Amino acid sequence: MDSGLFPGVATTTLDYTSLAELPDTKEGIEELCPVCGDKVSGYHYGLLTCESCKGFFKRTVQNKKVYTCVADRSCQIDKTQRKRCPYCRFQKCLEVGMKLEAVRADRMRGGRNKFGPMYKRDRARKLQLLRQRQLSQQGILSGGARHTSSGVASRTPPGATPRRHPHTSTSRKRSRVPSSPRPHLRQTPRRPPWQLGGLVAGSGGRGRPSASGPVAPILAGPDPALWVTNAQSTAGGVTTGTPPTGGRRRWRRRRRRRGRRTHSTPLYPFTIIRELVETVDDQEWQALLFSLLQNQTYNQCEVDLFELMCKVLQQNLFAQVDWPRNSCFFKDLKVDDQMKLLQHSWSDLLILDHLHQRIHNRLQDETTLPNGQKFDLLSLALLGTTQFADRFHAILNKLRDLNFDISDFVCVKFIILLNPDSIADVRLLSDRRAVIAARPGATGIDGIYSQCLPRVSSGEIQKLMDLLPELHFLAENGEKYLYYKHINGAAPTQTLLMEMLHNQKEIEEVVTPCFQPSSAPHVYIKGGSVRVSSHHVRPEGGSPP
DNA sequence: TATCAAGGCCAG
DNA sequence: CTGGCCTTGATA
Repeated sequence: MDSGLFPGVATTTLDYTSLAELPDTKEGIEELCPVCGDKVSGYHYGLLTCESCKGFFKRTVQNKKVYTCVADRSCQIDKTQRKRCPYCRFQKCLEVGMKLEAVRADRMRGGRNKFGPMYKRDRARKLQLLRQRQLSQQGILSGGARHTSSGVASRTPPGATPRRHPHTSTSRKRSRVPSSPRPHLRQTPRRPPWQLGGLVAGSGGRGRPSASGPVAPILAGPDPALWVTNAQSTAGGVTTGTPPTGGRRRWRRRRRRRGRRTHSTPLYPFTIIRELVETVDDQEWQALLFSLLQNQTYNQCEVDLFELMCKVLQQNLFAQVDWPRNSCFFKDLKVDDQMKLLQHSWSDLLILDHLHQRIHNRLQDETTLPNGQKFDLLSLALLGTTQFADRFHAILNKLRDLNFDISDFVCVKFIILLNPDSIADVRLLSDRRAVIAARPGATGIDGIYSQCLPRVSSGEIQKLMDLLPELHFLAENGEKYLYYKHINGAAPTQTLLMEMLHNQKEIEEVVTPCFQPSSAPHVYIKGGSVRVSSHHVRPEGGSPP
């Protein structure tokens, strides 16, 4: 297994480009167990696995088995070697996302558990992605598609940590065509790391099979049903419309012309915000967080809390990336521009998520792990540092005073993602015009709010906006801290998190002092490379959680 | 009523 | 202990 955020991930790989060549059976794709690569027999304990790993996982949990690894806890687990090291096998089961809570304490047989809907959504998503891939393939064959990449069946199990291990499409046995899946937030926020490369290195991606990844869903336009003018929405009647024959682009042009004549503002009414608000799945956010904390510490005396924090951040980051990429304002943009905007805003967005969880879902400062260790959620919110906890709380209190609600949260997310400063800052946007046009209410932040949340006064908006630089300060410090840990070898490498950090640093030209606790080495960026001053003293502030 | 993900069984 | 097959029973 690998160490780091994707332990064990590189054990088996599949060439996903070959999926299209597989016969289009009922489900189209043969599935492989994410633990050992054997044939999948169905959903078991949270994800598609083979019969043997299902049995192994059940026995281990039911009988409370404690294994030890005679090697260095990094044994390769595949079909032929899975019996050799139960310790590593079980770790891998947890890492891919098998759920302890699906093993019944009362051993009751039959029936269904709470994961049923999750399995259904997962199937639906995989089927949808498969369809998109097929459509895209047809487009390629007819020479009609600009982007050759597509939504290949996801390899993300329905509740698992991201893995480079292949995990494709639907089970052989399942054929039911489910109702349309939720179009927004994915059941699992994680993206398999072929998008990791894709995200930061361009749509071509690197290093993974079929690195192009599922771009089709991103390239697809917003649901036409959401297209509605402001006048219509404010009048109370929501008139949906599909682009007339001639294509969406022409339709938009027509809309714009009409808009100029009638002075009606273009789209993005609060109905869309409402739609977006519905995509916020806080229960899932916290469920994923605590599930990861539990999985990572089950059966462990003591874990490296910083490493664990990186894993959580990684998971949050996948969610963070997934959310806008499936949202109406964002998904029309060029993939490269999506990446750049996300690179520019990911840390702010992560902290914003925590502020939101604090305010609306009572996330605590700290939690106790199953093994008794304390995990510092406040430090997690600050990307690892504890230095500026007071400033975090100050923002928190101000937001509370402003009655910051979930609609505000969604708006602020987009403001951070698409705000004019970001757009000005983010260099090399390939289609800056499109990015600007994608901004809800191209007239600026007031525009976003006046269109989306007309109840909010401009004074309140200003107060809210005044908090963003402070939020950015925390984000910047968090990034610097993580980067400092990274270059000192403390943070896992080869992760989306670290790629984000690297890419962010690479576009910084200015010599920027990095995380500098009072006695830490001075880390800074110059000309795209990392420099560290010679005095090496352990930092005082910013201790890991 | 069919489905399918739980738990159980037992030969190897 | 493993893993293929069987039984069970809530849900769609």
